[in-house]
Amino acid sequence: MAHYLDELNDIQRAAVTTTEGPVLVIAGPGSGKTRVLTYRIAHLLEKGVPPWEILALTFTNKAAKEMKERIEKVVGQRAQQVWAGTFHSVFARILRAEASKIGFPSSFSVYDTDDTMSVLRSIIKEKDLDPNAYNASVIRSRISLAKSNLISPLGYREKADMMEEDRAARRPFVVDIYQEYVSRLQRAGAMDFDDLLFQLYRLFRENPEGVVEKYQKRFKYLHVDEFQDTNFLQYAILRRLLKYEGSPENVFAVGDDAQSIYAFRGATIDNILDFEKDYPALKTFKLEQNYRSTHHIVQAANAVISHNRRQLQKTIWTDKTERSKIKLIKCVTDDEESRRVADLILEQKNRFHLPNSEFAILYRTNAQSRKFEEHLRRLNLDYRIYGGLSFYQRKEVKDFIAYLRLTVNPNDEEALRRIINYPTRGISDATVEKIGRSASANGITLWQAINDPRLDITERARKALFTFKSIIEDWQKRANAETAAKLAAEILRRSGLYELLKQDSTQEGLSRLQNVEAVLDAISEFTDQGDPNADLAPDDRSLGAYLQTVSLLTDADEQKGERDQITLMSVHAAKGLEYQSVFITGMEETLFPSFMSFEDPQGLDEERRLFYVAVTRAKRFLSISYAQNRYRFGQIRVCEPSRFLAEVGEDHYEMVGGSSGRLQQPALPQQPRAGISGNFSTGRRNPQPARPVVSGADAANFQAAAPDTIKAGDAVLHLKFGKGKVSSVEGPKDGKVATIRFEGDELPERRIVLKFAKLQVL
DNA sequence: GTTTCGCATCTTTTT
DNA sequence: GATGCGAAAC
Repeated sequence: MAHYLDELNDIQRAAVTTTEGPVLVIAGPGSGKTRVLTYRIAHLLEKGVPPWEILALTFTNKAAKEMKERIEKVVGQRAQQVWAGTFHSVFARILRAEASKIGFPSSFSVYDTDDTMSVLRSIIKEKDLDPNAYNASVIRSRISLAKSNLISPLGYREKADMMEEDRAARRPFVVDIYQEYVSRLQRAGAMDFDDLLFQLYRLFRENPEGVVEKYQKRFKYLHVDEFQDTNFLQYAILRRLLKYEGSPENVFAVGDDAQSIYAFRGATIDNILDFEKDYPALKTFKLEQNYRSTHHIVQAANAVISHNRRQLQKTIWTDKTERSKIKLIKCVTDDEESRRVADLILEQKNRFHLPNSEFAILYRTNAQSRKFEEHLRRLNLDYRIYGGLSFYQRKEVKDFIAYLRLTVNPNDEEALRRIINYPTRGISDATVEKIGRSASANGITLWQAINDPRLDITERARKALFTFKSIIEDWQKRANAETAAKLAAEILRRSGLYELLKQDSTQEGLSRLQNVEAVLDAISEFTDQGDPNADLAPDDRSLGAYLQTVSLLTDADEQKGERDQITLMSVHAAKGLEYQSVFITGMEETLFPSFMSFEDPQGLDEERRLFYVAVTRAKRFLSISYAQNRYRFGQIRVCEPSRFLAEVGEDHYEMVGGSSGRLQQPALPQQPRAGISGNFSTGRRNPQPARPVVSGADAANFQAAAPDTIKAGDAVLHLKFGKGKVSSVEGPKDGKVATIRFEGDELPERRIVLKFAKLQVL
């Protein structure tokens, strides 16, 4: 049985067999990261460690599942008892078991992003705040940022920098929204994604009934996959589990700083850097040999990533001898791009006898998938799209799930609001509004307020509410007696949802009906087998358990199916995957890198890491394409090639085609670093002044003005460019561009998009 | 009370 | 191009 160790190289083996104490494995792309992680767990099991003492945390359900399967191949059945799951799902399970200790029902609801947004919108409306200044998605990310850094509403108030940022952005009441948001979720017995971490941390910190010791003792061996993508809060929880008197500190973290692509949601490389400080006994292993990709792909990846400043030193190498170059495809339009990608796939399929499943088309934004679909269909190539709207985010599915949620947890406000009058049953918005006001006035939940005799509503509405409440109550009573599957089927019919969906006989209507029925099937499957990943409470097959599992599933977790399909997905979704032939598309300034990342150099570095991830997905063939014109935001826009293309290095690619089909002179000068200017600059992109002009008191007092208040003739202050005078403002309402002359600037004038710029009127 | 239509708005990545 | 919102029609 020990022969599995022979499948490892020296460094891998050393890492795997270091079973005691803290271990960090820095693993370059294709260096056998998953293999090391799984073999290490297999090795523990072989040494006689009981499976339930082993915890492995990943970021996707898919990764967890794959890990278990691979462990099982080495050690057999026992693998199923290892705790392997995503941070969110493992923590949700612990919380389900311990919720009552921190004032939540064990069948708490999990609010997804949509639910969160809707709560925020209603708070903003109630507080009568300007919805332009208080954009729900901005507020959401502020709150998420706070939670990920363990900042409660009270803590937020004391955080001078965050409060200052809010003030500068003219939304000083964010903290009040945050506070109200937290209390509403508490009242509804609901947690959002961040709460699954935040509340678990709280549970461990407050430690009622010594709950933390229970888990510290239980998890003797901790494993973390994709360590570079953990945030402060996740690391804090890990530390809680590891730090106690006499702890062996058995933790095995695997990651690659160069593949950190989730900084935007709070992930920080600091965790890797702090790891050494927090655990002085740490042993570090570096896996640098790439077993995945051919020469030019590996070298191109190295060349690209060398443009990033902050990174751990390592050089990835391969001994693969095949030397086909990267294809660079220049296209006139986005339509041509997708056509040629589809054509090239067909050509490669025939020439190299590759199945569809060995092809992936990657893009920066999900919206880009549409064009590729068109052309793949034209060539009869079967494909599947990952990401975008997941199955569980579809309206009809969410509606159905909302009924189930309300049955399990009647205080779930979002579920209630969603379906109280859907299908319509004579309860108007005005009535719901009144219930809401009465609820907050009396400090009770919506559910409790529904049949409050004090409500000032018509007799008809009162009756409708009564009927509604009775139905739900009836289901609640039966929730314990009947199987989840049977109850769900009953709910689907009696709610009127089924009837409503059936009336629509269009193609889409039919598929909606099928989707809802698919949920029923999934519930049956769950009741029959339990959650395949269930590790804490494998016997919990209730509707509540199902709902908590389901809310954490994403599109990528769906079964791959039997069909041989080409994969279309965002670069983010491609992390951890590999294909014989990969197409990276839409390599244009403002798209990849995204214009959203332009504000600070860290954003650009993250985009570059993202590109690095994309490049290293390819085993044999890599093709990169860009278009000179692209349909975006409802109109055709002229695009410049991405700056990252110049960083690939001439030696590693060849141009293919041009619209004329003949080989063209590469229009890509090699320009490391400075490459931001030169041919690769967008016409609108301007060189930055050497030093920040604004500092000290000016910066401290800086207050950004609202975009629409700036007009020609204004004297303004910009944080980077200093003082200037606005000579003109033009463009549509939403995309106003100001031409400004800055004092002592190297350029005569700059054109600045007001929406993104931070300008103070002087 | 309910449905439908036109208008405006906002478009990065995700557990 | 999709979604939310308000007004008007049913």
